[in-house]
Amino acid sequence: MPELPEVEYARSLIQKKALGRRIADVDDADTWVCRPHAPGEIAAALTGATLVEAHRQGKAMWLEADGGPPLGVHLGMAGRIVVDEVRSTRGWDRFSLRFEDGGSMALRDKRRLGRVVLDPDLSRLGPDAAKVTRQEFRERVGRGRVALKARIMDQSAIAGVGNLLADEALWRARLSPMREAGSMTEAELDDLRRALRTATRRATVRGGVHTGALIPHRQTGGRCPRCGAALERDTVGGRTTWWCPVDQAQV
DNA sequence: ACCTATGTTGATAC
DNA sequence: GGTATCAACATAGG
Repeated sequence: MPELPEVEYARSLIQKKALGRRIADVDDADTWVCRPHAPGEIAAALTGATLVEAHRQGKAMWLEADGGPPLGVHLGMAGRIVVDEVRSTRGWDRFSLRFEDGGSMALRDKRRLGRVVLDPDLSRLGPDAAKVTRQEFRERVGRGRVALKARIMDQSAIAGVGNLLADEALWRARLSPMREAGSMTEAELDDLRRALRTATRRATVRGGVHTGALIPHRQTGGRCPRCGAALERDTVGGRTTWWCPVDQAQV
């Protein structure tokens, strides 16, 4: 689930329900999710503090605390944020805060690929895919010999695009995922940026990348919802990729 | 039972 | 430096 729209949902949930509540206790015992911190380190830094702001850039979140360092939270491949829910009986709450009022916030993540870290390093993160300017997008995406899809999923180029959103946006822009990034014209780059913004905004409003127009058809026997051609499947940039060989013909 | 697949990212090798 | 591959985790499905 977690691509930009899901992370934005998590961020707004935290903003609505967790800000302003004083932290009474922290469970940071999962040394894999909280690496490189030792157990108790995050607890020592945040106990007694209050979350005052929830930020996001791409898929990275960080929570500002008064009386403590910022707390970086990444949902990984299967993580989500829950606030004031009963503790997972399956042990999937990998990190949690208990508030003074008795409530809680947790990173619930069965895959355990999420991360929680103090003072997160965001220096290698590109501009947010929903906010990147036209000029920045042209410069950062339209270069190199790598496949276009790999480029837009490169978080240091632009931040927030995952496997599903990439397929959806490329389909909307009618561009081949295998196209060499550096071969793109400015007009094509501008189209792609617009498709990406549209797909991202729609998914955010409608509740996740799964609500995309192409996504439900990414399966054996799936057909292009626009022209009806059989979708093709292959690995591009190391990820399973579905596209319409007619609408998104390689140039 | 065994194999493959899965929304992410980071370390490593060329 | 840019790019490709594999591994980290845990589960679901054929």
